Amino acid sequence: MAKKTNGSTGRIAGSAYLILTSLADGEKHGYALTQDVEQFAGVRIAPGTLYEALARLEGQGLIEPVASSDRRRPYRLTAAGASVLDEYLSAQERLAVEGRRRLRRSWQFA
Amino acid sequence: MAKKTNGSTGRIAGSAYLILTSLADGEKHGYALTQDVEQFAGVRIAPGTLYEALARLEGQGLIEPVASSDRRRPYRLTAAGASVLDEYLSAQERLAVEGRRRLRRSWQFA
DNA sequence: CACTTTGTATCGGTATCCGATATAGTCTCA
DNA sequence: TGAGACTATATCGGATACCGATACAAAGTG
Repeated sequence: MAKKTNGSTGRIAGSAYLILTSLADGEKHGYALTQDVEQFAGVRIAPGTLYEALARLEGQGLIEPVASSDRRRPYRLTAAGASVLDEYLSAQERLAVEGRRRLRRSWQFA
Repeated sequence: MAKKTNGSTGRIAGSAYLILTSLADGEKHGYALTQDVEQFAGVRIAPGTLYEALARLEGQGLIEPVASSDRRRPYRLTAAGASVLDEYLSAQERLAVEGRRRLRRSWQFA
């Protein structure tokens, strides 16, 4: 898998939304989450980014911790989180359509 | 129009890509560009963000300045810029599809 | 028992973005 | 004609998000 950092122009969606997308599938702990994100998005979320983002998202009520016996700290998406993700996806879809339209019109892109 | 700042969770696509999308339509100067972005994305790019992003994008060869008589400083998208935008849109499209799939499966979202 | 993987956490530095502020030309209309 | 709004670029200080390195430790693998 290509080592694609989030830096420079390589910012794809903001780690927060990648995390929400990952958790939309079901609860996961941080480490499993980064692997999932690397799978479906091809992006490596650095540990610093990860745990800061998790704390932020929990503080915003978009995700919530799930009880665990071992050292893992799993999280699940809340209804509010799902709703925020939904709206974000809608915005991205509109943006992508508009971008495609413009690229086609002036640049003959597929 | 709703005042939607780019801050907190409101980060939509990264100003850079909004600018590239705006210029995909044709050359524009900075101010016109922010208006266009507000139109099609509903996002206000702050002046600080704008001119820094323009300088960055020009340094990366993704946009280039166009000659002008008045005080306006118009830019146009380069072929490299169009290509970067194209790849970005592809990534966003894939991500949106996957997000939708997950939201439907576990959250009965449309 | 050494080595790798799994797993969470923090730290310093950098990139990006924000809003305020500055400056000035142009347009409207009373 | 001149006050106010709009157009237009630019810079600055501060906030936030992200990065990579580092630390620590449990668990699996040879």
